[in-house]
Amino acid sequence: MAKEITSRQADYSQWYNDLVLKSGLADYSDVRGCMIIKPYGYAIWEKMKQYLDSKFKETGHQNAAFPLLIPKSFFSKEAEHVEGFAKECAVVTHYRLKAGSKPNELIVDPSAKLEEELIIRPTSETIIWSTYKKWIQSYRDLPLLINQWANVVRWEMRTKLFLRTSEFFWQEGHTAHATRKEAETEARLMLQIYADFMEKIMAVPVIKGVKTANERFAGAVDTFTVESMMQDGKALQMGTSHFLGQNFAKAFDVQYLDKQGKLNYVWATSWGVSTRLMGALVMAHSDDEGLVIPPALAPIQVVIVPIYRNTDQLSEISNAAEKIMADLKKLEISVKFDNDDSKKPGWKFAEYELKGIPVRIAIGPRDLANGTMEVARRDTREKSIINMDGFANEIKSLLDSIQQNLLQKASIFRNEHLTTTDSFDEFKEIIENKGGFISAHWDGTSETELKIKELTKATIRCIPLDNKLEEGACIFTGKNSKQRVLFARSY
RNA sequence: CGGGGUGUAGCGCAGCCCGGUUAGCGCACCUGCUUUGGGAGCAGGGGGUCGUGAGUUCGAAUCUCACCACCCCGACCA
Repeated sequence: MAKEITSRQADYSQWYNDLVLKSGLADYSDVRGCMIIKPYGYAIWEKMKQYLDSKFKETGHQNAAFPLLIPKSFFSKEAEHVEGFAKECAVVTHYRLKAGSKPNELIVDPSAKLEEELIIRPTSETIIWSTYKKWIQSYRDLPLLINQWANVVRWEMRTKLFLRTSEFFWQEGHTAHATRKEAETEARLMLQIYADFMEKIMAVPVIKGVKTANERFAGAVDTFTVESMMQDGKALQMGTSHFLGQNFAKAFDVQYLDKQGKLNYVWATSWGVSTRLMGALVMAHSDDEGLVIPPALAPIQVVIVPIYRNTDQLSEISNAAEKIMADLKKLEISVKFDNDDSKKPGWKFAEYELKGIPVRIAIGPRDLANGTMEVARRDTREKSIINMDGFANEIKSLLDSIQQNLLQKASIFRNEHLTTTDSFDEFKEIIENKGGFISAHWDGTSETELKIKELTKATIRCIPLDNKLEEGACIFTGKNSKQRVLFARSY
């Protein structure tokens, strides 16, 4: 065995690390808290980007690029925003190095101190709103719908591959609108685009909701979220969409003239998903054998492994494989033929399972003689022999059913890990042993939420958008409550 | 920022307690032959500032001190 993976049961956290490293998604870098996304991981991220980018454009957004460096003073303009991010900002103070006194020593040139320090963006609201002030004068300039794909830096004390790194990649949408209603609609629309993407493409079921004041984005009026459940019973916030009200418009004095010639502050949203989605993808579907990548995101959907004794057999199999590849490509299925002679079939089987390739086709002399191929699906690890005639449509529908099965499996798991309770003792017991979401009444105060967090490490993940109103008593204080909210321990 | 751990070949580790030939092992790599339906076998081969810096000593991977880096676990966050 060349690559051992810790089992989920033995150590879930170690399993995750092993998987990310050994499947070739990513690696640690020489910079503390920063990761290297390797080609295989980046290929999956590119597929995520491709889908989301097309949806952003379909809904009228345009991409642009804003600076990595932001003047420090910009941050102090919005009070809550600065408070939220001040603790984790990387700061550029100088612009030049020079030779030190020792050989090969470089020191920061003290004479090159910046008049105003620059912050490496932890998010771009401030630089974008200082720009929007110049772009927006009239109602004719609205709505302004901009997105950027970028990297940001948040100086994290504790990091984990993909889920929390000091530098990460994401997209951030920033929009400006004439009315409150239009901005709220935008925030909800983008949340829905995220939710669709996560369920249809990532095969991860999500709960859409709104954050409580404690969990809200610094500077937002409302933060909408999509929350998912990982295999260890911890929740993961997969994306957020913020209704910013007029907070940034007022902080940066962005006003427009309406049809009546009256000046108004604009209404804003921002929304983002990050490479954290990669972590969610790994933790939602994968098993002790390796990754399980849904076909819609798999850079390679089908791999063909030849089984042969000599070069004559290999060339016969190669001919068959060429035809198979051509047929699959006609159906827009991505396929790789692995004719690497230095690796044996068994090695390849294990390797492609580790990488989570959805479907594996093996062809050997027996198959050539019988006109068949062996097809193995990664999600269930089932193997079957199918006929070469008309196989392509079978593979196509197999990929579809793998995609569906992954969503279904994850949905069943999520539903099984969503418990309703009215007893705080039971609440604690569930959080401690079973994990998952807990649906419970809450009196609506931050004090209660923080107290519950202190006692159980569980936080309110969201108030579901489709929540039905229901009279009840707060699980902790017994005070009146009009609806249940979702608690969980989270990443 | 606290607690723990690790640093020896590309990767994973042993050696260290109790200092002493040329620093080992597995995987990977190179060459050759045999193999190939679930991580092949044999033979030969290449590859090392033992994290860094001081110190103790005739002699340090090994003992002492300092420093650095990374990982894991907690508090804070997407």
